Amino acid sequence: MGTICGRWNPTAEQVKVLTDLFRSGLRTPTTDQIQKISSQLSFYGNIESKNVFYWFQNHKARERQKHRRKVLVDDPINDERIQFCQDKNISSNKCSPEMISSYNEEPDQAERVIETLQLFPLNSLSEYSESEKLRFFTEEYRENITFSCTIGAQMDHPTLDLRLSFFS
Amino acid sequence: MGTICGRWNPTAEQVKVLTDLFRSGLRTPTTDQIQKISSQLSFYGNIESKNVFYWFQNHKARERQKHRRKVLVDDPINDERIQFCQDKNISSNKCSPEMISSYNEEPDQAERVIETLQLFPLNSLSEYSESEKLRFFTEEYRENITFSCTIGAQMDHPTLDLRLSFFS
DNA sequence: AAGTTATGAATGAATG
DNA sequence: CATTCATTCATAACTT
Repeated sequence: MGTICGRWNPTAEQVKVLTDLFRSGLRTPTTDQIQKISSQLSFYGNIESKNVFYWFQNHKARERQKHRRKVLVDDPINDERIQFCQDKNISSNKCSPEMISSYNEEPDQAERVIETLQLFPLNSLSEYSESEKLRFFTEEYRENITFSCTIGAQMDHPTLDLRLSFFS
Repeated sequence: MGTICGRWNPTAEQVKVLTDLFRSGLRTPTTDQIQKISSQLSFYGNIESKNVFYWFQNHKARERQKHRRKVLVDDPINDERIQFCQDKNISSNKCSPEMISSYNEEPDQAERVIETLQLFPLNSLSEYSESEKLRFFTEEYRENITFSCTIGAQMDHPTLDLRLSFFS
């Protein structure tokens, strides 16, 4: 990792902690939380509070985007489409099973979980057994936060004429 | 389920339609436009909404990139302005409007072009009422989220506007 | 088969 | 919170 500090490049550990926090239900951390998170994550590398702020903003927004864009590809013309693709060139359809499985991102139904956790899950420390870190986490973040999160979203797939969008 | 490849590889027909849409002036389709485009293009092959989204993002960005480099070479007068943008690390929004418009290779009116594109073989002529559009719009945001948060520890500080503290 | 290019995908950083 | 822009990473496709 070069010292090209044009923009923040989170380390794997930082991403892991942030992701854990997000998965735990944290969405819009307060200034106070942001500073604490940033302070702790600075152990793993350079980081500023605004990075944490932006990270949550982006992650939340993109989860919503993904949700909104989640689609379909499950329509009646699907079979016909496949036939069509095979008739044409489509050497591009070299799909490997592992690739398919790798596309399974977060199970969306897992968002319905009700979870109790600490602000900093202990498994974030799995690779770092330094007593100092442990003390940090256990002391500074003793406040137990219980998130009960139920997300229900509706997806829809209307087949609309594109022109409607153009004229509006 | 449809086969999902490691990475979307658009068919020639898909690229043609996307390019035509781009050339007709479409730059940043809205979410519902993306949905419709993706839905239509699924006739030609596997495709997801995010593919359409990324395609337009990339195509626009790379056209701009190309043009910016060109301007940088061909028109030394603009060097100062571009240099200014890069020095201040600000987006091109901050620059003069004529500069932004000069980024577009396509004539300006192309952005507002209203055109009936007979690009799709099927279902292209289905009409939808305004009420259906409205229903779709409202459903799109019918994201029922129940979020119950219990914080064991008490907040010490009032919640401040993060942006104010970060960017001052 | 290695190296290069084109481009899909991702994400940090904004702006309003 | 939405949307957008910029850079960058990753890799399919192409070139040699």
